Amino acid sequence: MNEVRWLGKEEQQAWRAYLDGTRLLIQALDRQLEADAGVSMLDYEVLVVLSEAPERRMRMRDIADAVLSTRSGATRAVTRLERLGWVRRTECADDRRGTEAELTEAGAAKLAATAPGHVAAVRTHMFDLLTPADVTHLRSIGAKVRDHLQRPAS
Amino acid sequence: MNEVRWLGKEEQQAWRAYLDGTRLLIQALDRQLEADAGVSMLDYEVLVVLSEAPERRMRMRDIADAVLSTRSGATRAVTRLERLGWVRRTECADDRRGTEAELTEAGAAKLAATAPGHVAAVRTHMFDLLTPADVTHLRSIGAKVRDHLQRPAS
DNA sequence: TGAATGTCGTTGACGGCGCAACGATCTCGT
DNA sequence: ACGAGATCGTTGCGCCGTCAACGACATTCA
Repeated sequence: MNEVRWLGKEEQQAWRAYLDGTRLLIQALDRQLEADAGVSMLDYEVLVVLSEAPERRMRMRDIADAVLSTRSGATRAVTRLERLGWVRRTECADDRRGTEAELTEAGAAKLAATAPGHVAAVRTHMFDLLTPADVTHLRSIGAKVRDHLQRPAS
Repeated sequence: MNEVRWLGKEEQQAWRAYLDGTRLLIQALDRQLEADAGVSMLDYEVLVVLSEAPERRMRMRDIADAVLSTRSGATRAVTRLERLGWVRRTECADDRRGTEAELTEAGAAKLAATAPGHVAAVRTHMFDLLTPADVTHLRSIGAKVRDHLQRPAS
């Protein structure tokens, strides 16, 4: 009906640079984690959010929300981590449908051993390239996109 | 060895905002493409790079590089698009190992029909939220990360 | 020329992830 | 109290992508 508002040249270049940079970055981090720790990025993030949770335990639903995944994604990630011994499943006290996942001692140790390498990779491939002003802008831009999309009022 | 240089608070916030925003954005665009056109984001990008190529044809290897995927990824994407009739395979004249993929008329039409919706989604979820200064910064940041990672000197 | 090495595109095996459906359980209105 | 509907976590299914190996062909170098 109304005509298409195509992207301008500046916007096209920004879009390509952002897409390509992001893809390369995620790939690099994923490989680093896989090689050094044998876990995927999602698995690693599950460990992180669990380590930051009170009593290092969380309901499956909250895990899924925290890592922006689905419930089935959380189920499979926790299953993998449980098989490795980093995480333990527990029944929920107040909701008999519920399941909680708890970070084990071995899981905490694994995370402590893995985090430095991951942080180093994030620095090498991202923050070491950016000025403090870049970091501020990145946060602002990311927050705008995230906040817009987190409300279903698309 | 040497101690870990953890991320500062500003950097952590920027990292989370960037990661979460990016993930939500990619998910939204992927769903939009899947719903409106029945193609994945990779398939769509293959159509785009083919449409921009001379004579709308490219070697498999160049397609893989252009969309930052692997050769097998390109093979499977082109196979899907060929099955749909948007793309046609041809033998390479000067290299008998080679295969070229060529955008068909139907593929060009499909792309023309799909692009407006995709561009609109990119606008809605990204550029409409950003100031012109944001766009400039985004391009600069993305380019830094991309250029750093595209040379294997990591 | 001929052999070693590299590159091209494809394929099989494998794993990750989302969707939809499921049984179990909770919640709410009447 | 009780039935309708929502929500919980799991699982079967299918798609998508990478990795490793392959045969075909190119290139290089003695």
